[in-house]
Amino acid sequence: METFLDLARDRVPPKGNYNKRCAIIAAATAVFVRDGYMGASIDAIAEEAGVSRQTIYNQIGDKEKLFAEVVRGINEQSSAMLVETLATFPEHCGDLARDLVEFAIRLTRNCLCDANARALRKLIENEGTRYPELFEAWKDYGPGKNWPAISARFARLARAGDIEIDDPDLAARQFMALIGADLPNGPGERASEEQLQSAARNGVRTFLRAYGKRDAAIGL
Amino acid sequence: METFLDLARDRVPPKGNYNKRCAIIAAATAVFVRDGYMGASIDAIAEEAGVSRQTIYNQIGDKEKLFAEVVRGINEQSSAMLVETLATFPEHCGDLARDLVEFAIRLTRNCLCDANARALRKLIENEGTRYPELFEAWKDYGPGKNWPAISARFARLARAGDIEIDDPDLAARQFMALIGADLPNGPGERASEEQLQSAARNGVRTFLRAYGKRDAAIGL
DNA sequence: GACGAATTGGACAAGACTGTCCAAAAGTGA
DNA sequence: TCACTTTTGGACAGTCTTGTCCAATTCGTC
Repeated sequence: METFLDLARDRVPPKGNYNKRCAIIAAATAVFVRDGYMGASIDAIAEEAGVSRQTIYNQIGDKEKLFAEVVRGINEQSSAMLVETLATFPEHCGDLARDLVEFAIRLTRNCLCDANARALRKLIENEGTRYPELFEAWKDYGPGKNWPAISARFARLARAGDIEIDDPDLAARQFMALIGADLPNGPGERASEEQLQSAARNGVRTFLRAYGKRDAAIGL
Repeated sequence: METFLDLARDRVPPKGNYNKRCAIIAAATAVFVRDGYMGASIDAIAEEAGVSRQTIYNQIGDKEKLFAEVVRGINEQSSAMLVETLATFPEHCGDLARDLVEFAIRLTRNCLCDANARALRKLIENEGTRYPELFEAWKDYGPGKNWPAISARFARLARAGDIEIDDPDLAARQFMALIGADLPNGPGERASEEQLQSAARNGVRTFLRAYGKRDAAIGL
């Protein structure tokens, strides 16, 4: 049996109309996210894309290939966004608290609260038990690949003497948990800009109370 | 249209064989959790329960009623477990750090890592957009009802002078986030006892570094 | 305009699912 | 034993799904 990995790997250059192919994948993303793998019907995707059902079969193939393509698309996009955001991690500087809050806001807005990224997590979580290789691929390719980068940033900050950290990996996990603790996580809810700022401030304040230098005042 | 709330509210005393009714609901729980609402078929549930399909229609009714019954069951069970665990929140005592870690272990093991509770969250998250009243009912009846109780515990601890907290509600959310930050959250993964202890220790240590009294040594 | 490729709409078979109906069988209690 | 309730298995109609096939039409390009 061909696995999702295989299906996602052999990408031939698109044969037909490229715009239609993109429309199909975009529509499939929306419908898969909305209805789940089981609930999504090819007809609904075709209608959403403004395309005949047959075109979907011509361009992509069956439902599994379409799903793999959708997962790969969101994965690439949200992974790129993560590394891009990660590049703005504050260096040794004047006001660490302020910079960390700014970074936390970018991180939550661009990655944690991104509709597609959340949808991908949900899809993986749902179909992960049925298609284990899908979950494995996501774990390796998605956030799993970027966790070391995050903790390396914190380690560098610790070496520079801005914070006191024993285990940078643990600190990174707790940082992520803290800045996400105050975010609304309901199914349809989306955080407002004020909520984003407040959550980032609250999370960073507690993080710096725990890991900041004892003599440093946290001006938040 | 009858809502899920209505469906779940009017519980008539069971008409037929009570054991079979329980077997049906248990099997339905397993299959709904495994396959989701769309993927679960009545035939699969009947087979899992060792019962004829017709019996399900006799005892409970259609698929929506069955799903509502399953959700209500897990909800009651996990909510009871939560209040039971919450009752063991440490009072003013000698070794706060140790007691908080013990409490965190109980909380993660009994509530956060409980298979049924996690499955309920997943089900709600999936079908929540399709049946909003289902999500609202869960939010009010489930953890939402018990959040104030948690923060009240932290507020009492703060009044007793054991910790320094401005916003008990925020502290409670961050406590939960911290003790859950170090737990494996993959689809099929279940945390070992060692992981539970380690995660609780790490979370409580950071929590107390941020909120504990400045002069207190944290012996973890 | 003309040619080849892509797209479209519809028809189609095969299968799965829900929910109903019913007669036969099994269980239950007096 | 007898009457009553419940369960069972199967049949059934109706709907929805996927994936294929095909003729007609449109599109892109020369």
